[in-house]
Amino acid sequence: MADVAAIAGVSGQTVSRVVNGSPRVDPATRRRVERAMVELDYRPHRAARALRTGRTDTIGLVVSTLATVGNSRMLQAIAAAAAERGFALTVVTASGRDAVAQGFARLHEQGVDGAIVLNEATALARGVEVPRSLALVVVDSPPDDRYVVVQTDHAAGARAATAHLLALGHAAVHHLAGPAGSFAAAERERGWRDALAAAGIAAPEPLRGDWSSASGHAVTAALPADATALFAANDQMALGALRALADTGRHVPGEVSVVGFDDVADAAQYLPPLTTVRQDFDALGAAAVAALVGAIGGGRGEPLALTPVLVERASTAPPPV
Amino acid sequence: MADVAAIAGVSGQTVSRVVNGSPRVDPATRRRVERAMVELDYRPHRAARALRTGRTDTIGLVVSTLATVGNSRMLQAIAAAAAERGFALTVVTASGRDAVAQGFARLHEQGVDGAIVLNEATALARGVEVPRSLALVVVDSPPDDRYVVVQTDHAAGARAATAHLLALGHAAVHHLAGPAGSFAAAERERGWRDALAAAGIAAPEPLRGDWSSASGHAVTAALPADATALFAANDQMALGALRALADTGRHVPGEVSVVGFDDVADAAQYLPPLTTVRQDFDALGAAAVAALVGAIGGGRGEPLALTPVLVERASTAPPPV
DNA sequence: GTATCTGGAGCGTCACTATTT
DNA sequence: AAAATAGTGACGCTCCAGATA
Repeated sequence: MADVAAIAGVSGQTVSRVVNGSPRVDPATRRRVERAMVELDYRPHRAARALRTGRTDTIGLVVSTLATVGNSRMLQAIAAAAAERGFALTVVTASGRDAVAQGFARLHEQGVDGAIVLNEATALARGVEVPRSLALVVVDSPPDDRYVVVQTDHAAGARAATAHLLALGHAAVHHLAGPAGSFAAAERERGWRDALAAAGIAAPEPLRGDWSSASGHAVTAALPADATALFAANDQMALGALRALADTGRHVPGEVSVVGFDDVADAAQYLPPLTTVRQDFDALGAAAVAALVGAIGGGRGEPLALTPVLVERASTAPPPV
Repeated sequence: MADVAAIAGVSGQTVSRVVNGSPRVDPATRRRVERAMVELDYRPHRAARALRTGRTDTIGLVVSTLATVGNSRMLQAIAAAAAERGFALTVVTASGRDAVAQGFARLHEQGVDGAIVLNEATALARGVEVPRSLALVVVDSPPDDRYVVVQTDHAAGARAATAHLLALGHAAVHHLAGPAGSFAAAERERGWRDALAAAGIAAPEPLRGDWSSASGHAVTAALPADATALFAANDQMALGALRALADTGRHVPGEVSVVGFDDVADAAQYLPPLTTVRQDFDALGAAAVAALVGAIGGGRGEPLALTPVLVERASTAPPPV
């Protein structure tokens, strides 16, 4: 910066003003400074700025795993949204117990201005201390006044999926649920139960996987032989379920209908192409970043719930007669 | 830090030594300082340290897209390896032309110590200026003395896949290649050609997708009706190919055998479960981080090529008689 | 002399105050 | 009087040289 100031014939202070877009700079001076910056390929030093201002223009992302396609998609959306707003994105994977707390510690130490947490609502609620100095947005969480929540309306999506199957004439809809600790899994299960209850149908015992396609395959072995409709809590488990049904010679959708959740890119290529509930990951990621930037700026941060949409493909049909 | 020093009754300098694990500290003093740190919940201020030392203990990752499962897996592996070594990880997605250069600029400005680049070899080679002050590791690239290369031996994997199909008795093996700009795609295509040449078989014109399952589906429509074996450059395109074959009523593996590449987690759940070439993403990510840390430390950084392994599942069989 | 510790300077930036036009 | 610019110090840390036991 000193070099730029010297070349432009101004003080470092004026360079700082130009860099930060202060209005109190003479246009001619500004041009001169800008030319000098280009000439020297000057880049502001973020660490120095951070030391001085206390802000790093960096946001952190805490994610349990990137093994699920949904989390990857969220990361992608958040990275894009953060870049657009001039924020760097630091990623911390927090797997295992106490990991969220560790992830926070790591981010806090690194001095991020705020953090977005994916899918860790349960762990958070269970006594992880939320650093007060850190702006926080949690994606998919029960409401909590310690942070802003941005989410998909999982229950609504699950109701839509279940209602679709019931409308096709299925007498019962089984559920392949997500893992016990997950808020999204709980909400999707709730929506399924609600839709069945609204139709006066008793909910059968749900199968329970861990989001992975392998778990979907393993667990679907326990699906009753007379089941005609299965709603899986995500697309990957639905993929495993499709294979399990093929293993036992049950045709989809002729004998069993299957619905997923997420509308992952590959879902349209499954055999058969999967009817599923589409989450708008890009909008969700953008909303999470927007809410976080708002919270960093001292505002409240806008909470949001996006309603997902059912996408009908070839894995659902009326039950066999 | 000043507070810690005051409580422990030492100078700030001594606190610094304790934090940085200097051996020249009396054990009793160290204990005293550590107690004070705990008491005050002291965290070193990374920005201040970075300003002073010129190092940020942060590495950057430049990735074109996280839409492919392979890239997501690499990110996951790199994040874990970086965390283990005490480095923060900043992710930049660089899509489109000039994006890699932009990504570098962004990372450089943010002051990362080094960067890992995924899948951008072609763009890099095409005149992106590599900042000299930045340690650099590129995953999957032709050799280049501007950076360290860590890679899978794609050609060897492709040879193994093709040889497997030939050994089953197929008279020809078609190829569903990756996009034109990709080094990995080119290497896999080369391995396929080499294996065919070694068997004295002329290579048919390859189909060409963009890594996505949708492209695999679209492009496989052009597969000749008499084809009995297809080697796809990644698992997701193989998934699309499986559906395209099902569309036209060709049984896999009875009429057509299909091999993929990557051994993504879902590949074992495809219909049928996919024979594929397994990349060890975790080892590759760990090697990339190790090489980068070496390069940051002033060393040369160890280049590496991992040989992938064929995993036989149910999508390959002898050709129909 | 060796082991341990202290004091002071300065990294690049920006908020504040002072000065000039 | 208002607009534009300059000078100064401090953010928290670590390096260097020197002091103390």
